[in-house]
Amino acid sequence: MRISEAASRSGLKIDTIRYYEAEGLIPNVARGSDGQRRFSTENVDWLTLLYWLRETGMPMKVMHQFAALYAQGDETIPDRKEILLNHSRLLAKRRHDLDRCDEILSKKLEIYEAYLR
Amino acid sequence: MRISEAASRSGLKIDTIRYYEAEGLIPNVARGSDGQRRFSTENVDWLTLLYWLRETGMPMKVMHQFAALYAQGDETIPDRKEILLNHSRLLAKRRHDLDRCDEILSKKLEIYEAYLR
DNA sequence: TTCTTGACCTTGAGCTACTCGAGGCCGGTA
DNA sequence: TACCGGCCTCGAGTAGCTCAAGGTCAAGAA
Repeated sequence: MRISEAASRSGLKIDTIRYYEAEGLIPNVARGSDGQRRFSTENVDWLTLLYWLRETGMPMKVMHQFAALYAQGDETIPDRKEILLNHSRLLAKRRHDLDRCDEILSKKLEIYEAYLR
Repeated sequence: MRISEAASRSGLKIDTIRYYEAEGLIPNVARGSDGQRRFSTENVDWLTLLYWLRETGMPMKVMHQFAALYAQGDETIPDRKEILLNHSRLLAKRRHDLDRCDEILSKKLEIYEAYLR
């Protein structure tokens, strides 16, 4: 498929996909005889994973490491597993932050209510 | 108190506080006779709120609106309430994103496990 | 008293991770 | 044949900090 479909399936924007490719985060993007990118379903699965990792706060440095491991093949799976487990810890921290912010918001909203009453 | 204490209490970095002040996000920051900033507890409460809003993804544009309303005084409380309620909706969306990412991670980790077994 | 240290100051440059605009190619349609 | 939409590259622009350079000042050590 072409880039626009890859974008709508993965969640990434077209520009971001091109940027990621230029950064070396996406291995093996084929080109048609017209010079346009063609994305395999494996490409799209990878992009989707990148989208969610980034969206939930994985730093670009780690994305680069992760992509480099992915490009090296299956023998790097233990390392990649480690990265995903770390990210999962980050998710827990983010969830905690959301809870904390929720608390602060409700306190603030209570104060507003008291004022408005 | 001085900037370093305001930083450690609010969560913001020193540089970020100065940047926010320059941007007009922090009203009424006093200065001592030495020219250094002095933060009141109200200042610090405000900074703490800004920290959490930003940390959980409120865009700077909205922060600017929110700060402008705050600077205008109590009659803007209904507007500020609206902004905080909107943000609270954003938090829900983020939480949903975290859940989705968790799902994807566990699927991925399962695949890794299957490979490693 | 002089020296050093540390916290603060301003200004301006640099950085990250995109995001957008300009200008161009190509295949399909009216 | 003229246009249109989707793709391309390259380079500049943006958001939100972040840091480096160079300076002031107060307090404590030598």
